[in-house]
Amino acid sequence: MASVAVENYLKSMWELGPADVATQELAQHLAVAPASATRMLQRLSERGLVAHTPYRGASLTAAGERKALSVVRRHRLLETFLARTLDLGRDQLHDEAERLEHALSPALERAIDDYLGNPQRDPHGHPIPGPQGELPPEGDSPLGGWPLDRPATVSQVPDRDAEMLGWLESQGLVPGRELRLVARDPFDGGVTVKLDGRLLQVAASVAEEVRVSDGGAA
Amino acid sequence: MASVAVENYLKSMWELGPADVATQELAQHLAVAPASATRMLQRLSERGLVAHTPYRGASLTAAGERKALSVVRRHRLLETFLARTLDLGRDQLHDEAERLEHALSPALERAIDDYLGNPQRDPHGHPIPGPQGELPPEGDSPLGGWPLDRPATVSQVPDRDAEMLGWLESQGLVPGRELRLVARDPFDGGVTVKLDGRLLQVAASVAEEVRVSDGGAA
DNA sequence: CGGTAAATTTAGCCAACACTAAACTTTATA
DNA sequence: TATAAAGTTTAGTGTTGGCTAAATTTACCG
Repeated sequence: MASVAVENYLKSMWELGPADVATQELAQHLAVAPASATRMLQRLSERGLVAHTPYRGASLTAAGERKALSVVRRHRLLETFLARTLDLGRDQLHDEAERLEHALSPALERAIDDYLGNPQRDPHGHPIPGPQGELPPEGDSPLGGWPLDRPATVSQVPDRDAEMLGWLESQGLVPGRELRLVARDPFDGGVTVKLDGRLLQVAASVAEEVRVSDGGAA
Repeated sequence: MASVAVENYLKSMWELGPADVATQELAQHLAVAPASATRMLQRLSERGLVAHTPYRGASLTAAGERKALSVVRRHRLLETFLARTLDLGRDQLHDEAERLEHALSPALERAIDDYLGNPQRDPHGHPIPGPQGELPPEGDSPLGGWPLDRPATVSQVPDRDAEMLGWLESQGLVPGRELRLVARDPFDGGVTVKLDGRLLQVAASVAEEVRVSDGGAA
């Protein structure tokens, strides 16, 4: 029913939400002109998928969020499926899933979910929404904000930035890896972590995107 | 580069070719109005992908055929991949591949091809074009035209008609199965075949779509 | 508080693709 | 061979979704 463009707008809204999203932010995220985003927000508003207050921003309605989560679910199932079957690098998964997610029928979505054994997390550690959009509670927090010296397990890494992801991968900073924070730069929020007995300097921008949780697992 | 619509037109042209395809036939195959097909043929003609003689029909140029074969390759690789990993019914494969084929990147196409070990045939027995569009020689013929009593092996079954495919499947008439023609209806071309010691009546329309070859395999 | 910069929206345009109705070819038939 | 039927193309429309340029609103700063 929803076009590729509509699905992408909804997904971006969800990723940037849940607070009101500025037109410009949305436009930038989708690499379109702000005017294009405004027009789409108006259309989505008519269809009851977003609440748009002119000059103020927009947010997803319940109906819009449901559709957005359906896209996210397909995306993350596809990433997991591709990672399981073909072994693509974690950094290729995102782009491929980005294209395929809009062409996944409900039947195939179910078949993939069954094949994978109803996974809760994708290869980046992101939670996979259930068939009705249910999201498991998170319980993790950004690496940048973690207390010093408290053991942590990497639970999530970003998926959009292939370059950052490649670096994380090469440093062994992947979901499941255990580490400890040994120092924090008081100015820019960068941190130094110890993993595998090795010290590693992590830039602030990276430390914000990587999420960790206590000891065992996510 | 090519839109979903363009890819579908080219694929249909290839499936209906290689002789000149009538506008109406093309339109019917794609479930669009004849006028829509005319407009698209004009656009494709401008782009050098088809040769269109007004009121006479159109055929693929070499460039058009290359692109069409690329779509066919992606379609058949996807069918094979889905059949191998998830086990969907042979009759679901076509529709799913139909949607996904337009979203398959060259990198993923290659990854799937490697994973499958560079297969030559899809689950329906159709040959899979190579990366440059090379098609292996066929060497099989319609079941309807096969001589009586000569042992044959099913090499190809149709993929578009889910109903017919379901019936074929239920009767064990699948690629690889061996059979013999025991009778031919002189009027409509229907045939009776013997497979697994069982006699089976095959309608003319079906006998035209199923292809067979000599003894061993395709 | 006024004025300007930044953000947003409106206006107007374009391309792709679909449609129907009308015009025009080609083909077949009387 | 004239004429009707069948097939094809042209003409005119609509929707989606992108763009730029201009107008408008909001926010901030002196």
